[in-house]
Amino acid sequence: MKKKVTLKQIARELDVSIATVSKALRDSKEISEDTRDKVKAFAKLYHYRPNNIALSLKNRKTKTIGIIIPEIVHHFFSKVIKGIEEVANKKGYNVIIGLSNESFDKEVINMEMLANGSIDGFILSISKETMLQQDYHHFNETISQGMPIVMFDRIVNEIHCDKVIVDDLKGAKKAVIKLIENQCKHIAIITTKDYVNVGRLRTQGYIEALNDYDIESQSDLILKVDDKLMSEDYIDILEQEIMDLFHKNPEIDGVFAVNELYAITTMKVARKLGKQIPEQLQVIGFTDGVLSRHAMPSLTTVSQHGKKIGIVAAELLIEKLENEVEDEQVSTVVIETELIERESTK
Amino acid sequence: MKKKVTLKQIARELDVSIATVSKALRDSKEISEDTRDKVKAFAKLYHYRPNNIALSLKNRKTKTIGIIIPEIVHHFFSKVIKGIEEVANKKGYNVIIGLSNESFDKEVINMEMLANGSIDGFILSISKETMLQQDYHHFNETISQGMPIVMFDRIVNEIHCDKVIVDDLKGAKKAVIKLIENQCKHIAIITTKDYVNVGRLRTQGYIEALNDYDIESQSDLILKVDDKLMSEDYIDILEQEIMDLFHKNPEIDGVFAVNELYAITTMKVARKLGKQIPEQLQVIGFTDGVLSRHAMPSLTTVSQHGKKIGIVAAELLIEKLENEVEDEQVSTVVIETELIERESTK
DNA sequence: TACTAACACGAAAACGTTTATGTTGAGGAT
DNA sequence: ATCCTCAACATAAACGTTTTCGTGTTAGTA
Repeated sequence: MKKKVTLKQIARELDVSIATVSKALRDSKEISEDTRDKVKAFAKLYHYRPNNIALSLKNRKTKTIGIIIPEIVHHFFSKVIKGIEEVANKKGYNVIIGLSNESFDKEVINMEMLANGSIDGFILSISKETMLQQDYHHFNETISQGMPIVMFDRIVNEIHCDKVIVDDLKGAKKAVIKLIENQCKHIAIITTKDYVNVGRLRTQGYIEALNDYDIESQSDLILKVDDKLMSEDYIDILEQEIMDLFHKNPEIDGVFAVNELYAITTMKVARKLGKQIPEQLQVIGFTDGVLSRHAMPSLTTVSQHGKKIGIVAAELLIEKLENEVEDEQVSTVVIETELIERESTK
Repeated sequence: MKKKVTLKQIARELDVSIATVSKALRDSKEISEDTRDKVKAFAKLYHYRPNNIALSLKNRKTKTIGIIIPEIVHHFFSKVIKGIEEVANKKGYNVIIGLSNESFDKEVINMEMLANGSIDGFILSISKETMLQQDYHHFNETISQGMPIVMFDRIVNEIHCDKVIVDDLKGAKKAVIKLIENQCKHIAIITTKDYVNVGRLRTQGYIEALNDYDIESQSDLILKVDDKLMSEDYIDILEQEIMDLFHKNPEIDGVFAVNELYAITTMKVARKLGKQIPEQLQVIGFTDGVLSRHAMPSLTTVSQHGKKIGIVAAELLIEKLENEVEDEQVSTVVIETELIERESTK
């Protein structure tokens, strides 16, 4: 087991100083061609690679991006990571991941763990608990220490940082308009409680779309599911609630669901009730994941372009990192959604 | 913007030496209670946190684990990551991720990038291209430099390192036996080309199960899909191949697919052909992802326990890291699969 | 001959820690 | 008065780099 070779060892072997070795390897013209070649040959032979940690310490930058997300087993988030990773890698950055598991405490701990020199900046999406508690001190502290943050998807407006979001409202509106134009007369929405930002915005888009077409929104067509309890029989409860919705409102002929799972479950319930999709019931979901693509019938959905979000977020962050401009300027980029039509609509 | 405070600054402010500050914070009894309190108060006030990079350099360990996987937008891999992260976090480790995108070159580059001091050890699953090229020099080099590696799922036996695998053969066998005992008389398998380890093993399990029940395996019931081309119309091609399989062998009444996607696609084709599931055709997949759970009908599947794999892998690695025992002992842990019965079988 | 310039290299500082090894002064023992 | 001990702190080395600032040698110039 040959340990990693360092400048010092090379220097000792070749009987020159550490400085000379370093300069030779970096092609400094201060060093004679002779010595340069000798050093390089030796370095190559022993697979010398500069120690990253030492470099980080010296340069006061780690070339590493920290990502904090609530959950990784999740199509949208992993798409975002993929986007981030792609950009980061291209620019010579590494990506280090912390999971909050939707917990405030874990979010804080993870951020503190990474903020102590391990990374140059954060890309993150806020946990539900944090949204609920509205305690944002950890973000402000990080920023005030000069470490840039880029928030995506689940953001909080009060924080002064770059943001990348989806046009949730507009996306939802597009979906509902599609249903309206497809002759749906009684459109329901399956959404989350209002404290979830995206749920609220999408619900708003739903209402606006109806209003635009002079349809009055009925509160009994709006099902707000509590997604706090992520219990085992969560799906069963969800299914039951949707079942109730249909029983109470048998006239429903269109459903807009604010995520894939709600949409799929809606289709499952519809099938149990013997409703044909899309003939008797049309369904549109949000988030274009595997479920939508491979469901039967495949699901018409509002795609969020997760990877694009990751790409933009990474670009924003790296831009901030590389140009040490003291501009406290922040920007919010909105990634347009796209309606992907499949078999669950006419 | 107040920059991060260091020992040096505290020392200067309090007019003591850096060493005194360091010792005071670490509760060294060498320092008078008086000074200790003063230092601690000051440190607390200014949110002093030791710089991770400096510590890493000093201790020659980073408390960070490197993960290299072929793809992150993938249920199985993200489950594994979740498991790793859980253990790592509990033991004070961070997790840094590199994606190979199934490419040999990216795998090598990523490993080199991380091996230069950024991490203490690797947990990885090999890219398809690497399996194909059978060039494993980067693994051997890493190991010979004293950096431990734990491989999971897609492993290569020649490498001397800890491994965590799934009992692919046995899992497949269990599935096929289930089909046999459910009275299927003509069982097909949809698998990958043989160079994919797991595909080969699962195929072998299929054959062994049949043999155990004195059924001769027919080559025309074994569909080996080429999954190299990940093109846009990949799914269409897959669908066509499965369609052909059914056309040529209309007697098929059971299908074992080596992954979720193949299984779902099989069900889609079956539906197009008007076959009732599970009455006329029973289907079992491998890998318990969202697709299996939420498909209609939901899919009976062989669960790989991805998270468990991650947990075990992380435990093995950290064990190696913390106990600097020079035991070149390596172990291979097999995680048992589990057959999860759902609606696609009787 | 004396001065200068170019060349090729070394010494040292710096990044932020921890820790082994001094150093100093006070107090107690002889 | 001398020696020793101990408390309480400082110094310095080390981790592995990069880079600034010397410094000695050689060759060229006036």
